[in-house]
Amino acid sequence: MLDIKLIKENPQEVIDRLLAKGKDAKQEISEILRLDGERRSLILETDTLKAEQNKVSKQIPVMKKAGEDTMPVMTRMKELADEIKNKDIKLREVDAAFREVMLTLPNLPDKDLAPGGKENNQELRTFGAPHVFAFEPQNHVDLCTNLGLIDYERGTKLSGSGFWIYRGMGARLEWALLNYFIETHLADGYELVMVPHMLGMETGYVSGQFPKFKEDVYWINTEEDERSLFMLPTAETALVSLHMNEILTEKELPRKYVAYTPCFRKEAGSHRADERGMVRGHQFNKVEMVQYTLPEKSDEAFEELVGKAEALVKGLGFHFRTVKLAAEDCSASMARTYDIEIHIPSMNGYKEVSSVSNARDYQARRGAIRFRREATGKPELVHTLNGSGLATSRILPAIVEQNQLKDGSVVVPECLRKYLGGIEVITKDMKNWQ
RNA sequence: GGAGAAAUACCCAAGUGGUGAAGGGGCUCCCCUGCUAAGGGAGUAGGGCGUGAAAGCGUCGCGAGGGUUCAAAUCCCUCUUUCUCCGCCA
Repeated sequence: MLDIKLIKENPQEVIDRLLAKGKDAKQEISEILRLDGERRSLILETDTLKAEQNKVSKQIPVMKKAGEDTMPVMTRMKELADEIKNKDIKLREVDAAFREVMLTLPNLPDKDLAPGGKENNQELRTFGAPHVFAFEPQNHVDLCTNLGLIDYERGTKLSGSGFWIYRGMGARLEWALLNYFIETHLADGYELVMVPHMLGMETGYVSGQFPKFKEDVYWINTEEDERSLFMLPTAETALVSLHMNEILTEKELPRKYVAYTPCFRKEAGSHRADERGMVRGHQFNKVEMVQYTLPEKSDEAFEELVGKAEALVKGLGFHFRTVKLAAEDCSASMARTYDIEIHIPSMNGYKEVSSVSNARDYQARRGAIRFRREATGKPELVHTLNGSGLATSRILPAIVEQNQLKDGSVVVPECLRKYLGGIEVITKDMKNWQ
């Protein structure tokens, strides 16, 4: 959510900056200003009436004690009560409408971002070079099937398209990745958190996925009276909501969290021919990093998160590039995002394995996540940041494709071997199912 | 899933319709004392919103949301959480 003060003081700046993000918010802004004005005048009116009500209310017992006639006062009080009730109803409506529009506005992009979409993304740095094969490389779907790492057919049998099953060495490799990531984060001082995989509605609003992506998650309860829960689309949703409606102390910032969860997404209509296999499914595994920081420290934290994600990919020995997203390519909640992309030979291109973002105070304002500034004693909004560290389901295809040998076996990245009992190469003989 | 009890500030806790939400502990400051302990005194209800240049003023806050009433911590309804008991269960 954006700061209403900024919108009031400088609506044109807000409109201009949102335009860089591809959002023409002229209409919303004028609607917000109108509703805000209406809201404030209603508050002023009701508060004035309530002040009178309170004042008179205190006199009533005094008058009664003195044996005075309270009838005339009572009549006035009844009027006041009715008037307050009506105005309160109106106020509630206006307030709800105001909030609704506010919630739909995306975050302002940082000023240094290139405007426009993907085509303006800027490559910041690369590491290593694309893998060159002395033979015709296979794609990860064939490799995983032949090696018995992934059971696509039975995944579909169990749950339909967009689901797969990790089996044998595949499951162990995926598990090894999770171990490698989590151990690294622990060494960096992050707290490991295991969160519920089903979340309440509010969490989606705090992280900014709702109202826009309400249709893109899986809902558990759809009946009106039941509290609706949804399957989390990313652990960010849970971790960012962890401290909603809290006032943290300045000392406990920054808070650094990491969580592993499966992520559930409908991904309706987004399947493409070049995204076979495990690149886009309805369920995938991800380790997510989240930080809560002081506002003045969030840039620093952002660089830390980017550095951590890069280090993980480096550790696996991959060629990757780090890309600074143009304003329009950043998601709605985020002020800035860097993607880390690795090369997947069969897709003849780069695929995102980590996306690191700074939401600044956008999510904090939606979730009333604050800290008490020691110097002033006043609460202020924190900054929230998140980054994948990393999405394992995208990494496994990259490993098998980049590390494949001519005979279709796959070399295990060195940093994972200790989790796999020292196995260095995954071969066909290790397949233990048909 | 069923029955009962509870939720008031940092902690404990009083408060069953009416003028500032008691009291205690803790904490902060001050006094006394050569120092410590003890003692004495004062302060300690946050946060949101509105208004204002500011000081301030107003309003809403007793788990949350509704309602009854001129007036609600107090009465009614719904929900959440915690505890006790029962049932079911990996």
